[in-house]
Amino acid sequence: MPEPDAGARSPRQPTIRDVAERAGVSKSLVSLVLRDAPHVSDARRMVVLEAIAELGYKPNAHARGLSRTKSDTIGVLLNDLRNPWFVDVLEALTATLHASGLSPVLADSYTDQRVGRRSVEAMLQQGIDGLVVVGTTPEFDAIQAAAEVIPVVLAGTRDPKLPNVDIVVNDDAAGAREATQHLIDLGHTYIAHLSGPGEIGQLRLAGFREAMIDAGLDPEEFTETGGMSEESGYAASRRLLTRKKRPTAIFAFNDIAAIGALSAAADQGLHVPSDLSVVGYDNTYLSRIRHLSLTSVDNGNFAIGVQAGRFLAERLEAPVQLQRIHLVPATLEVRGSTAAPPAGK
Amino acid sequence: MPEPDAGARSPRQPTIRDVAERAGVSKSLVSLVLRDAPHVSDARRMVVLEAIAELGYKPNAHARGLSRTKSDTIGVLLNDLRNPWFVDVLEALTATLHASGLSPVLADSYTDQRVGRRSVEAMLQQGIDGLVVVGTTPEFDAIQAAAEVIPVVLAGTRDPKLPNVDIVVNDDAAGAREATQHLIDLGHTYIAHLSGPGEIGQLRLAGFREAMIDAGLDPEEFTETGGMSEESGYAASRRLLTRKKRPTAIFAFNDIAAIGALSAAADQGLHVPSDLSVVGYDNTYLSRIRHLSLTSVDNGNFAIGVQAGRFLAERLEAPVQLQRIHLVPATLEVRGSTAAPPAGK
DNA sequence: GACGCAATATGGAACGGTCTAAATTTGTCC
DNA sequence: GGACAAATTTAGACCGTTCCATATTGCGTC
Repeated sequence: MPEPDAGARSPRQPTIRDVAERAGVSKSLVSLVLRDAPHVSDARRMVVLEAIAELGYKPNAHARGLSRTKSDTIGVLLNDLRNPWFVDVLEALTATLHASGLSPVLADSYTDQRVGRRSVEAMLQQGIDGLVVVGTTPEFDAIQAAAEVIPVVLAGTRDPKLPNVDIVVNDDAAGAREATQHLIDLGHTYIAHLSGPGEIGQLRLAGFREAMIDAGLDPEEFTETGGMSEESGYAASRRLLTRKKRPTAIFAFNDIAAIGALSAAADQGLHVPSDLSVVGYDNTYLSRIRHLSLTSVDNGNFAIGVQAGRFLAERLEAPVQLQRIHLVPATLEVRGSTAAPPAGK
Repeated sequence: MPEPDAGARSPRQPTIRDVAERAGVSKSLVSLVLRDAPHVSDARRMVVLEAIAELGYKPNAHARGLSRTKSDTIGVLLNDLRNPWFVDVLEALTATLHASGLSPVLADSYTDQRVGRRSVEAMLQQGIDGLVVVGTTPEFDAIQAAAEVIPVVLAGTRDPKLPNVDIVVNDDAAGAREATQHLIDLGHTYIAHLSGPGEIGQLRLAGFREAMIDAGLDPEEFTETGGMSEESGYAASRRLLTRKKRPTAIFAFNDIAAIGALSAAADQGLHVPSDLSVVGYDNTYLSRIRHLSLTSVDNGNFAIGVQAGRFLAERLEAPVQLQRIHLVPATLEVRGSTAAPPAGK
């Protein structure tokens, strides 16, 4: 006995049963059509599809998620939304997942943490079939816990080192080497590096060292501990540029830090690139801003996203696998912030 | 009869029934404890909580979502992840929602569209209780459809004009007026405006006009149609700056376009701010980059996020309400890109 | 025309919670 | 000490799908 609707309440979403009734078939058949299973006659399929359209039926994800084991849903843990780096990765990842019939579910770990929300846990409860971690994250424990239940892939970070978690990163050592070599080739000999955190930071530092040593230069003299922020890049550069013997080039951990270096240079009245060359890393759209025009190492974000999606799809097929590490080549994007050192230096 | 586990398969997540059995109570009681309902004796509650901890029980969101009408989940439709504008809004929004016991579910409309995924629809199927649209979006139809079923709030956009959808924006006209007035106060008389799209663009243009007319200046002379991208800001500025009579100040639709203006100025050998003043809008972290140091209108993103969260929470309480529009005050953030016009101009 | 097999279609039991109504326990008052 | 009300606890229906086991149908054969 239907009650009179109070106000403008919508009369409840149609369910699979409504569709079945309308089409004059069983709900099982409707279900089969929805999942476009084989063994359904074209005639019936037609009728059902029509009923679906007429009723405006939309499947209920919860119900589906409850009875199926899988949800075809992949959690994507984003970290610093302020770092534009992840956008390309996300785009490629989304496309790749979509091609495998998977839907990404986004979570912003940084913001969530600030409000005390456990993003990974929430996603797990929601029944994600897999997890992609994009960028450095602090939630090691949660990720480890997740990895025991579902496939996990790390994109652009190497850090929670876990036995059965795939890693997709760019070749940080090679990228750093190339950036440093570029400066060396320009004629620089006083080359500084603003190092960054984590294993990624170590690798970039290693690449820098390698190139310097190969060129017979001292890699230690101008290495400063930087960070991931503009602020820290600024501070570190300031320290470097106020020394009596100062570098003619700075290779920063990432674009943001490099931008801090640009500011520090401006403060000291140094012109980029004639007085000081600056190289960043990540090739974010920041580096492409004409006014900054930052030479930067492109870490192949798009390729990273694609491969991360592939790894995940593969793991969903065959869960038990050893850890795999995929290195995406890094390429240097030369822009206006690098040039030969000032004469006489 | 439990089968021997093939491989390292986890033995199925414990359910509410397992907890009940372990605690020696009914599953209903467990459910009550989970929702910390009143009328549960402390003794029982204790026992249940213990069992939950011992078993490592995690509630299944699908099952819950299926039987409850509400999901306490709010869809957040983000648009251009490349525009850092939305980050602050998201942060405030997340915090506010969280305080009301609601969880945000993120979707990236831009990326989703590129891969042909219907973000709003997906969220609806997932059972969101409400939707917040952050920033301009193209999915008008989908939003309209959503608004017929659940509360919808627009943050930072006015565009799908719908009868029962709340809007939270900054006072664009006032902000534009203030920015323009700042330039007038500095002594500029040749002031250009790079206008932007949508109603927001119209309002900022209107504010600009108002201030100009009040000051007895011609608002039309240097108004160019810009856009939301660096590219379009660059192009429009270039057109302006290559005229024989050129402006001494540019007020751009947003920070990104303003950065394009900076580049155009550099191309023409104009120094900012001594030859040309530039003002942006949005006060994104880009404007704060020392190297850019862009004077910009702060549109109170945080406040926008907070109010959007409130509106939504209110609508969840009392669904039938007329549309409300909340204006957040805009404040000018003066930085290094504005100064008095060159003497003799 | 009956028979057997494949191709289709259907009933009904899960899935893991919530929630209502009813049962049970506890407590209070005379 | 018993009646009655209040406070707890519980049984069991139900939410909308999936999917397994069982019908039912359609056809080619003999």
